[in-house]
Amino acid sequence: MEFKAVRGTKDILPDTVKVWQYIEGKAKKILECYGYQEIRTPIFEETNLFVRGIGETTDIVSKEMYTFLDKKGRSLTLRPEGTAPVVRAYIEHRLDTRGSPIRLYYFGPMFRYERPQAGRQRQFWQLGIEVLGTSHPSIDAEVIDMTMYLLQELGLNELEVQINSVGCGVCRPRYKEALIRYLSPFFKDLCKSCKEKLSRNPMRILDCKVCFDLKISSPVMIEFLCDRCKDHFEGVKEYLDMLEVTFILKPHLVRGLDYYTNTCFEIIDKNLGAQDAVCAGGRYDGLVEEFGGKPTPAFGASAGIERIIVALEKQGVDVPSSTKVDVYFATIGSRVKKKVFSLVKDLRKKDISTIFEWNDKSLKASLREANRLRSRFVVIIGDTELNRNQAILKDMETGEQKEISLSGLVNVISNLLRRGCK
RNA sequence: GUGGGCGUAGCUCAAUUGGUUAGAGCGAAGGACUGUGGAUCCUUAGGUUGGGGGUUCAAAUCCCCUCGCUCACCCCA
Repeated sequence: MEFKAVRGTKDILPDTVKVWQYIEGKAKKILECYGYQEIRTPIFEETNLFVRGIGETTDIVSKEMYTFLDKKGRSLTLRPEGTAPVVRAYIEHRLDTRGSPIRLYYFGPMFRYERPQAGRQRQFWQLGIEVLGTSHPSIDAEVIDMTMYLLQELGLNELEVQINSVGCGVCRPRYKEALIRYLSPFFKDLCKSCKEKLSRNPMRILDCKVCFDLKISSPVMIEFLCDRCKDHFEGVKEYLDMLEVTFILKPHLVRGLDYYTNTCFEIIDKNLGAQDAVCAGGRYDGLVEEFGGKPTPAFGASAGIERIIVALEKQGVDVPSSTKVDVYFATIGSRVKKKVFSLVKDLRKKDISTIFEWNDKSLKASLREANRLRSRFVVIIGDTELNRNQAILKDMETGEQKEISLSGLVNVISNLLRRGCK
């Protein structure tokens, strides 16, 4: 085989597309029900947007971006995440002037150059949610509740919400100091990469599975929160309780993107492997300002569609069946085909999905094909029927068939379908 | 980027452990039924055994390289 989908990418074939449509459909319905509006941003951006937004030392920026120069020599990057572009658009189009807060969502592919694994691809789709313009803790709870609700509605029920606070510019530095003070005596016990992290970004050590033992008794961020962060975090927990969202406090939970402040959360699915987060996010109160906008608090979340699909499969969730054909034309001979071809459009104009094949198949083959396509009706026309301006209408569920006049065909079929034969 | 496992028809898997012509089920096409689907039976098509090199009288099988898939680390959705 000469060409293949490139490493880390996948074709979504018709059988699977129905799952995607199912997820998209439910997501759109639920998000709009919560008052969220869709936004679509370009798939690539200026490289610096991500470097500044996500953070230069993060893995995403330092080794996972698809960056290229265009013909004018501009450095562009295929978006590795959706928050930075949305924030850019928010500032660029002054979305703050349309009332506050603004509730947005998006759905689209992201790109990261990583080694593919269960639940991890190089092109993957995210459903993202961003609320800009409010620091109220109820928003944090609203988004977590909404994503939980969506995941549950899709059919997942082995979920767990984990939350933590990563503090702010005031309290985080104090915590980092304490963490470094605690870890330094154990320097020799840290794994290679954590040794480097200690001075650069000590909080990421908490994410390391190798150095797990050390962190068990390490100081935790929530004990160092400043009054504002503490109040906020207490508020989030209170609102989650009010919405009856059960959550687990994970004092070691941190995020891999630098823009997060205060609340952060993950929703994991217990049926998944190592990559078990189906949704994650948090507050990013400093990002709008970082990009040159007015100080604007914000909260966001994103869900990995492929992971949701894997989780749905593992749980054996039955996805509603895909589209189905209403009418299949089984015509015999080219004389008939020429005469009848235009009828097909009349049906389609009435919203009746119709298939007509020009190539000569045996009647048996045509019916087999109609059956495979799960067509509701088959219209059979040969010379005998055409000479009398008739057609045979076959009901594929009951197997019954009757003759009807060609001129009345469209109306008869459309009435039958309307009566619930669909 | 590192490590483990695995690459055989479209799909799921066989091939007596190195033995000559690589098989089966599902799927596809056709037929039994010359103008009637799904069930049954029959027939047919479909393979450079991922690719390249090597060892051997002989390689799907052993060795090396390479590509890919997969799982884990790392990281993250």
